[in-house]
Amino acid sequence: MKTLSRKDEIILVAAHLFNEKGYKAVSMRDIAKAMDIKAASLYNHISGKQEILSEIILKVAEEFTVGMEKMVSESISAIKKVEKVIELHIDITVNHSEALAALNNDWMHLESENLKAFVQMREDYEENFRSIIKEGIDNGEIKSYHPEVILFSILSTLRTLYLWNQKRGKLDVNILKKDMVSVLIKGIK
Amino acid sequence: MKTLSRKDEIILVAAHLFNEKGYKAVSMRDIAKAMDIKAASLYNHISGKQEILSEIILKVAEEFTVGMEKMVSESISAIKKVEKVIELHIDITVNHSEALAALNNDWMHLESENLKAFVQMREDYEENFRSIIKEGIDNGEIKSYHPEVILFSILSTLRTLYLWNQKRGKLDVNILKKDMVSVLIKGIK
DNA sequence: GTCTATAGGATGATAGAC
DNA sequence: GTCTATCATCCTATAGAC
Repeated sequence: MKTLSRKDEIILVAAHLFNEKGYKAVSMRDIAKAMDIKAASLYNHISGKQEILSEIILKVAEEFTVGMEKMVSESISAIKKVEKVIELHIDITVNHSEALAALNNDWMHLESENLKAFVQMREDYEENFRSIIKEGIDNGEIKSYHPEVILFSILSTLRTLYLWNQKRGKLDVNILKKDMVSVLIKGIK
Repeated sequence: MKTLSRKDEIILVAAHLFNEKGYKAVSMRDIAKAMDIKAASLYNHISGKQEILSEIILKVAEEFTVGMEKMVSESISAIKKVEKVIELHIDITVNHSEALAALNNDWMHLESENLKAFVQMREDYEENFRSIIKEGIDNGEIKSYHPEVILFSILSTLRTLYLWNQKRGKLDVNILKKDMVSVLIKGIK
């Protein structure tokens, strides 16, 4: 049972509020009020609003990057890799649902170096996933539709999983993984 | 060739800016500057920022509602209805790409009656789609996975289609429809 | 670590001249 | 239909007391 630092507490509360209204619609006063302190007190723990946003977004972005890089080097089939990508998204969604709202909707409010780092990570991630799909098509594991359509279709489902997770409440992770993998890979017909 | 009213012009310019930075990050001064006038002049054509947002969002929301209601009464198979839902989303995405960004990301900034109307339309839409999927499962057209997983998987892909459309530029609508229908219905394996 | 006070600027919106 | 001028409020962030 670890104790949260004051900074971590701020980030947690902020992520919750950003999830509800978006980064720009949440003021430092809102965050402070939710912690029962005054806005000025926040600055004793963080440098500013921007730092809060970048901590929220870049922390999860790195989890995706690490998870993906661990996977690409494994010697398993392309379909198996796709399954692992799906599971990676489900695991991160269950643990960081609110941070994913900021990552999806507020990344454009990151500034300079933070923005650059995020965009780079997202591009690398998509490129890795694209390679997996192309590899699968080349060796006949995956149907030869336009790879971009497959990439987009799966990724957009996984990226908005946090919305569904919030709406329906916590659901059994293992059942979700099984059905989601089936629907996305084998289709519904 | 119809001429845009000044109000329509404001809505078009605003939708473009909301698409880039989000409703809360765009000021009336930003919108005015993009039209080469002063912010105060906007109020001769619209009642305020809220009216701009509701015009953008509710107009497309109604297109979805009308399209869906036309469909549910048709006597065609459930799979055929799913195909038509996919085509409906693709058509609206191609024509109102920027408005869809606001609909997806800024609907929570709608106020009172506008917010109520939107939430109601979205709930009805999802419920109609859910019924189509359940009908398909019941009569054996659709595999019997959890209907909610199927609903979410297809809908989240369709709802974020505007992002992909913007990234890749205008693509041939008919090719997109064909491949998208295949991937979402028949799967990739 | 939290407070009060406040700087310095942006924001949505209105009044009234042209 | 657009302008200038302005109001009242909100915003992020800092200074300095306790």
